[in-house]
Amino acid sequence: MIKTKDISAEEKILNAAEHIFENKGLSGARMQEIADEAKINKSLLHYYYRSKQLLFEAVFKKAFNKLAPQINVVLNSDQSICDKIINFSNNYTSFMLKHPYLPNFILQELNRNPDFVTELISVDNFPNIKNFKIQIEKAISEGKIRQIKAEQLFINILALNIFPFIAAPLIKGFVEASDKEYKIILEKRKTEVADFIIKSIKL
Amino acid sequence: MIKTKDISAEEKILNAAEHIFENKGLSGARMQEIADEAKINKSLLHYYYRSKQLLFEAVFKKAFNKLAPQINVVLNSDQSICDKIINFSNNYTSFMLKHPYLPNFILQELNRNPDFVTELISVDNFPNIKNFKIQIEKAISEGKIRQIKAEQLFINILALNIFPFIAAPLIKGFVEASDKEYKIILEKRKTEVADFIIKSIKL
DNA sequence: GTCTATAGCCAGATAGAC
DNA sequence: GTCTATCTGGCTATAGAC
Repeated sequence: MIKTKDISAEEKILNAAEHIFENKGLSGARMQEIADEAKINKSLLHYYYRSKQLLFEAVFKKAFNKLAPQINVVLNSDQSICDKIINFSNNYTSFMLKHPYLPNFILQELNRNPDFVTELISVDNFPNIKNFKIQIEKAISEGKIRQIKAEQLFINILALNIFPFIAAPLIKGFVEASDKEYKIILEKRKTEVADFIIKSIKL
Repeated sequence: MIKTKDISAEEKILNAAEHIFENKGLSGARMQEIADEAKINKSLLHYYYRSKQLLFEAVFKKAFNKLAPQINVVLNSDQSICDKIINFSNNYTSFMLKHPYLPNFILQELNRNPDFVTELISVDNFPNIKNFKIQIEKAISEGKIRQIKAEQLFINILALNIFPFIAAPLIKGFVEASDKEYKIILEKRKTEVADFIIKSIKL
């Protein structure tokens, strides 16, 4: 039996806070607004999370823990390079269509407070390029792909997949696309991006 | 005779506001902080710009007017496709190394308030993909580049060039690069990115 | 144009009853 | 655990002297 109405107050708060913080950021969010969204009394926010800052950190960590596994597919799974590129481009776009504000939220707050990264690095599963680098260097020496630095390829993979979500409002303006048309463009990118990358690195 | 000390109060305010807003966003910025940075009395901010909102809009428009010409090099100059890609990748990165917070600032505030784009579109020189689309379709039919949608190529060009700046703190963590090392990676991208794109679209 | 002083508001946080 | 009421501080904005 699934009791959706039985989620705890603590959880309701976290979900509401997620929504509000992702849209408005730390400084733009209001505790009252989060309470309203969670349909809960404002003082309960403080009862469960002590302060706005701590509530925010809980939200941020939860968001980051959603994103990290996606990145780790590229960096730490045992698929071939091509499969990684194909799967990541497909899966990440699907994932993002469900959580469009997530990358923007994370990048925004990290830019505001870069020391946050230092804390994150110590956490388990923080994505690290080491294994990917070994894989790329091996593929190059075996003549599977052209010469390219692992860091540059990795940045390219992230950029091509993530940027269209972060820059959505601006790109929509440039290409004169409605929300619906832009969504179609994003859908096409599920295969388009992998194709674009592979065409560039194959020999 | 250049009198750098002679810039008006109005200008001093705008420069300071630019700095603070780009770092902290609209809601995170404090009028007092801007006044301190401009070394000017806080009430002068209101004297010259009436309200925080209007000061912010002045800053935002100034920032956008710095960025738009860069984009228009890709969309509306009469260079060849290859030259556009090569020059943009080179120039944009140079430009961004001087204004690293600019794209993040613009995208952040547009995501918070997407209606802002509607206002911007009516302004002169708002980048539009129309001419670029014609150029790409011509190049394809002439057999100069492979089949690709202009929108997708355009998004890719922007993504590869802009994303590394927006996501700097995160990528630095993933690839374990210091500020200095990351700057070297970005410098290399001036040629690396154009190369990556051209390899993908050439026949 | 530039300053000081302060109005007026609103947000985060807490006290304390139930 | 949940509520109401309230404190406290900080912020935008303005009034008014110079």
